[in-house]
Amino acid sequence: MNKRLPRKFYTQPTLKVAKKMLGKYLVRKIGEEQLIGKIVETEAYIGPQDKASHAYNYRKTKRNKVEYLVGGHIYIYLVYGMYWQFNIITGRRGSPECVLIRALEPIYPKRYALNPKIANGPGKLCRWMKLNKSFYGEDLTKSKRIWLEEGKEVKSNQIVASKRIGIDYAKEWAKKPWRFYIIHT
DNA sequence: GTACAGATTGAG
DNA sequence: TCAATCTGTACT
Repeated sequence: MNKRLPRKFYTQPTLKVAKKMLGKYLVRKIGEEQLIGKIVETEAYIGPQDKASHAYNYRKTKRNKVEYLVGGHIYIYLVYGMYWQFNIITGRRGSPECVLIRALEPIYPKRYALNPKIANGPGKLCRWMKLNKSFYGEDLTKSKRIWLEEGKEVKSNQIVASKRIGIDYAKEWAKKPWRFYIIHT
C-alpha cells in the first residue's frame, strides 16, 4: 500500500524536494470521498535570499509566518482576491522556504482523469480540492484530510527546469530555473 | 485609516 | 489583452 511521506522528505534542501515532489500523489479526503492528483509542476521559493519569496530578507508577517515552521506544513494564501496558492513548507524550523504546487494531474476518481484541465494551475487545483484558509498551517504528516503519498517514479530526464511564473517584479530572481515540471509524453 | 499591488484565470 | 476581486502590507 502507498505510504504517507515522512517528515524527513520535507526537511531536505528545497530545490531537491521541489524536484522529488514531481510524480508524488496528493491525497485529499472530503468526507467519505477521496481525491487523488499527481503532482506535475512545482516551484521553489528559497526564503531569505530569494526576492520573489514572501520571506525575502527574513520578512515575517501574519500571512507568511508558517513558512518558519519545520517542513511538511501547509502555507496557503489568497492572491488577486480570488485564487488560493497551495505551498508546502520545506527545510528546518526557522528557515522560511517552500514549494508551490502549480499543477496536478487528476488520478482518482476516474471521471476527473478525463478532464485534465481541472487542476492545471495553482488556483485551479485549490478549487478542485476545495483547499482554503482552513488548511493554513496544517501538517501533512499528521492531517486526516490531506497528505502526500509515494506516487509514480519520475526519471530525471523527464523533468524540465525553467523560470518561475508571475514574479517579474523580482528581477534577476525571476530568471532562476526553479520551476520544475514533468514532460508531457 | 487609506491606498495599492499581487506566486492567476478565463473570456474576448 | 484585460478585468475580476480582496487581503496583507506599508504608509499617512
